[in-house]
Amino acid sequence: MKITDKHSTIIHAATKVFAKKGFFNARISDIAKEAKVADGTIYLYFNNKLDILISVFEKEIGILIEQVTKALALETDPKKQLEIFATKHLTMMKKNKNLAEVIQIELRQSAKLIKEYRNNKFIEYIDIVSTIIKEGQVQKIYRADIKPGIAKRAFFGALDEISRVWSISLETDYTVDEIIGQVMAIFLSGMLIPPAAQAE
Amino acid sequence: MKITDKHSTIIHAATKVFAKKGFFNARISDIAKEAKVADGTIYLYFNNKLDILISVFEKEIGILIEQVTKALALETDPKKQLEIFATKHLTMMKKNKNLAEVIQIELRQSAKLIKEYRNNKFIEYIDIVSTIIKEGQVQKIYRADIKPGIAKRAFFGALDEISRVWSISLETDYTVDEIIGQVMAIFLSGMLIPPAAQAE
Amino acid sequence: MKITDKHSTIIHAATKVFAKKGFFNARISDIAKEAKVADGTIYLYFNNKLDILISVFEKEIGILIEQVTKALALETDPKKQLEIFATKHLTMMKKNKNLAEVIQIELRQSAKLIKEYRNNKFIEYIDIVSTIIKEGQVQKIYRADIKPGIAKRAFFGALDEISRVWSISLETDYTVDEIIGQVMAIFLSGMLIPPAAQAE
Amino acid sequence: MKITDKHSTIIHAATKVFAKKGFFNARISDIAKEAKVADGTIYLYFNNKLDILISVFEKEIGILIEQVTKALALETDPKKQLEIFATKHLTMMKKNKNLAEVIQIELRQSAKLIKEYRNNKFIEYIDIVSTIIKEGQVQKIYRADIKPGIAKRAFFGALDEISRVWSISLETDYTVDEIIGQVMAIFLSGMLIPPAAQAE
DNA sequence: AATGAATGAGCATTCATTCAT
DNA sequence: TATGAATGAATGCTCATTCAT
Repeated sequence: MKITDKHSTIIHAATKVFAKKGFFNARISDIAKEAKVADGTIYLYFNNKLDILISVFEKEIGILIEQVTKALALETDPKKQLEIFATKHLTMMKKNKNLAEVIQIELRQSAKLIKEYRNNKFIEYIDIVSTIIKEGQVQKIYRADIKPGIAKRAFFGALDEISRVWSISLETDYTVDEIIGQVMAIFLSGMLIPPAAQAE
Repeated sequence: MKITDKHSTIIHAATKVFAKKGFFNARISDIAKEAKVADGTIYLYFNNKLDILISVFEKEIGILIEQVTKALALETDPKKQLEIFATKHLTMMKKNKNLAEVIQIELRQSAKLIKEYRNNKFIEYIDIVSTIIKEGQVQKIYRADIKPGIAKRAFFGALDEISRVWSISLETDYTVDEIIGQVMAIFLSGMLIPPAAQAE
Repeated sequence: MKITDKHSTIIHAATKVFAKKGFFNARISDIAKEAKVADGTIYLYFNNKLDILISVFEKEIGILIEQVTKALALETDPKKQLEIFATKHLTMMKKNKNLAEVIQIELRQSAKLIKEYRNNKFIEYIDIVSTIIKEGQVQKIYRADIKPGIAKRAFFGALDEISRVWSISLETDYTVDEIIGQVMAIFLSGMLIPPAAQAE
Repeated sequence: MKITDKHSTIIHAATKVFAKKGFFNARISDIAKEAKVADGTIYLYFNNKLDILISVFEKEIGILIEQVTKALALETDPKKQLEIFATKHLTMMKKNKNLAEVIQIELRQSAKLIKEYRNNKFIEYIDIVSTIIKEGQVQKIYRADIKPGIAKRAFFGALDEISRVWSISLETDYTVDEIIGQVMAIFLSGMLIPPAAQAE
């Protein structure tokens, strides 16, 4: 709780700047100005520009993990849990454009920029989804033939692509609730009309 | 004919270079060298670096559209059509790492770099999905409450996130067929164990 | 009088382009376009860009020489002859902005660009002035202590500086006649009030 | 103090380089090397290359104004004052080849390069001449029919053209004193043999 | 710890010139 | 002669990083 936690201040500033300009177009001096420190000061806390990007990314994902985890703790039904994940994710993305931008673009960039970067925080995040699915399979709620390792990506990808459009346009054809309803309907029950219903 | 189609040669080279280094780290001279032309020659065919990026992107998406459209023409069942889309998309992404990279990263970049860029080619591509869904709804195969405008993004996002991993790692935990099976199962029938089955 | 005297056509075009953009900002392709020939064609008639500049300059000065000489042939009074020179020079400069520009700037540039360039045409032009003065001295009209080699420069410089302002602004505070009247008054009679008049 | 006045150092270096190579042929790296700073350092003090040119020009003209003004303060006779202006101008041009070059060429260039550039410093400089003439007219020393606005240009132009030759050649046919004598004789008394003298 | 002036490597783009046709 | 596509050297300017204070 230090009054002047420069490290955090800089990360906060960098998040804003990266979101607005993207990693390559962001200048260290932009971040420094936003953080109200000298350019050189940044190098007392980070090794280089890329280091800032990774820190920003991990911090943001960290917040997501924390928020989602907290919300999930109150619920045990795997169906509801998946919905909570979707709701939390989309709500935060919608609310925090910076976060959305950073995840959208920098998730891809950082993977390219640093081959060695394993991005454990991100893996931890989407593994929340596979954990829910596995638990649902144990509870015989989710089909056993679903592979959590694939389903987690499909689920996250669906949410991510939807929020991508928000960060580039002001398109608000659908409400968040509508979208969540649709995504949950698809992922839980699929798009096919059930044979039983068809028979009617 | 193709002997001196510099325009195509440069796009081809640029695709390779962008895929390998990303837009910002790619140098015009890299592209020129790859295309075996002088740096200046590139500017006889493109206005600037961004122009190359957009051309590359549109050409690649164009190929996808063409391939997918061709494959879809042979099939009328909306269930099968969706599967064909997924299969074609994933197969081409798997085969053509450059294509995957360019779509993965540059789809996000170009949107940021040019606010005015409407990316019609890309919209055309994912609208293939919504068209299939709409047709399926007419045929009473897909549920009427599914909104094609949301479902198309969820479907594309799911495929895209899965192929994202391919472009950054050599991870081959699953075969393409396995993945397609999983994605189709989820999107068509959902992850829930059907009540009927549960009742059993 | 060849219908397609490319050499002249190119010089004509170059004059226009140099006047409008200046030597360094003019592009060979600008000249080629203006002359309606291909870029490469220019190199069939000129060695390089500098060569064009010199040709333009010499052609323009040549025209000046021709015009002034013709006008002077009709007059023998050295006082009148000097006035004719001033009138012709200023009138042509006023009428032909391209010419004025080229002389103004390129006279200085070419001297710098080519140390060896003796600029004989230009020397020939201002030597018209010293010739007039010498003749006037022979006729006991101009003071014998005036050195024609210095006076010619002072006279040309005065006219040149006056026309310089025309090429950069639309300033028309004075008419050409007014200016000629003033310049002739100064150079012929000086600015001092004559002692005789003062005595009055 | 002067120990690290980078701004001045760079202007000084630029003056030298512009004089030697001209604006267009001068490289930023030439100026940087001459000033013994890094290329980038120049951009901490100037916006761009043109900005340097203007600064150089204004500084040099400023020096001229200062020197001439100081010398004029000691003299009240308008005849002598005009001579002092001529002497100072020519002497400084002769002594400082860089100054002469920059004024000669860049005075013309900058006018072309920046249409909006009013060049107030230069106007201030030549207005010294018109101020002297006006004062001389008040004192009934200079003829009332001389228009100071035209005469100032004629006078400056005469001096300028004379010094132009110095900057392109080593021609020293005449001494500065000789030239001043001639110019003053012409401008004060004109080139005509006075009627009274002729009558003799 | 903090500063911010200074550095200098790096790159997109231009354009005079060439040359195969 | 004429073309214009192709060349590639050349340079203004940026910005991540350093380091003396």
